[in-house]
Amino acid sequence: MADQHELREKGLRLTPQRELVLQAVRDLGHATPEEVAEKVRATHPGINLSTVYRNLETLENVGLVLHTHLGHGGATYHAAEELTHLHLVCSVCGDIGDAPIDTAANFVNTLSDDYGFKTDVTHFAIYGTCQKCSK
Amino acid sequence: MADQHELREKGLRLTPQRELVLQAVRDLGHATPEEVAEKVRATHPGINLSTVYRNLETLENVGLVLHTHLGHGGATYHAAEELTHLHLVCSVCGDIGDAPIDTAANFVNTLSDDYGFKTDVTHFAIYGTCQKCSK
DNA sequence: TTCCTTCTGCAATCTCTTTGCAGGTATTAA
DNA sequence: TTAATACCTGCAAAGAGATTGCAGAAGGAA
Repeated sequence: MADQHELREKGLRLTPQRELVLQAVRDLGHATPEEVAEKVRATHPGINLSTVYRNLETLENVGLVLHTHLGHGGATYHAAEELTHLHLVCSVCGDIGDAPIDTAANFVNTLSDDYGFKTDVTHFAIYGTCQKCSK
Repeated sequence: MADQHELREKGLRLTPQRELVLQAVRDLGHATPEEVAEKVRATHPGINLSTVYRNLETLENVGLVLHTHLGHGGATYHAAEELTHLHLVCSVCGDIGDAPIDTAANFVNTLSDDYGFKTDVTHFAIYGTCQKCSK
């Protein structure tokens, strides 16, 4: 199984909980720890929320998942390989839209050239009002 | 006093606590509720943290202050008239740098033209690595 | 199989923020 | 100036989200 390789290669033990957490993050796209726990519990009811938190942290340490701050306080987790978009968070309806990273390319370059600031474009959320709510 | 006008014009009562909170936000530039409370307590030790929270919310409702999410979870407050810059948050040292809003003008226009998304450029933090920490 | 290290579940704890309540105060009207 | 009232404040408790300590369980190397 590909997952086994992935986790073991990183020096992690292969536990059902850990696989389930990683799979849940991949399936959900964007997910809070609570949402991951809920997803995992659908097939494995006994899993503890603290196990989810610890595994998200562990998986992030080895680079398999990443988190983004969408503003309402909690972190949102993504599979590392899926973080290829910006997050457009609507302040009205709360909807989270996507836009390609390239959209920000010039902006990122400007920050780098003018301020020496290397932007991690996958880590920040962009606030505003979505098309629907602008009408 | 100009402050009295400001607050009363918005339909708010003019209390010492409220004036102090607004003044603290203006003096501090960026500040968490905790930092505002600390600042206010320098001259008015009895003020309660919940009063600070409530006044920040009230002042935000009438448009005198705004908050930004800088990622670590807590909101950071600004005087509304001072929110004329982007926040460049360094993931290494935690430093918060500034850049003019114009830096993002093209980016904002692109999001508007291509996605109909109206970006509130003062409300989002930009993560990355500052010049110092890049070396 | 055996042993050691890592991981999990549980419960307690911590931080940050919000809320209910009773008393106090700014403001309006008389 | 005084009285009435709606709004504010302080205090304490409660909520939400996240973290930690510990004992037992389980993965994995030999």
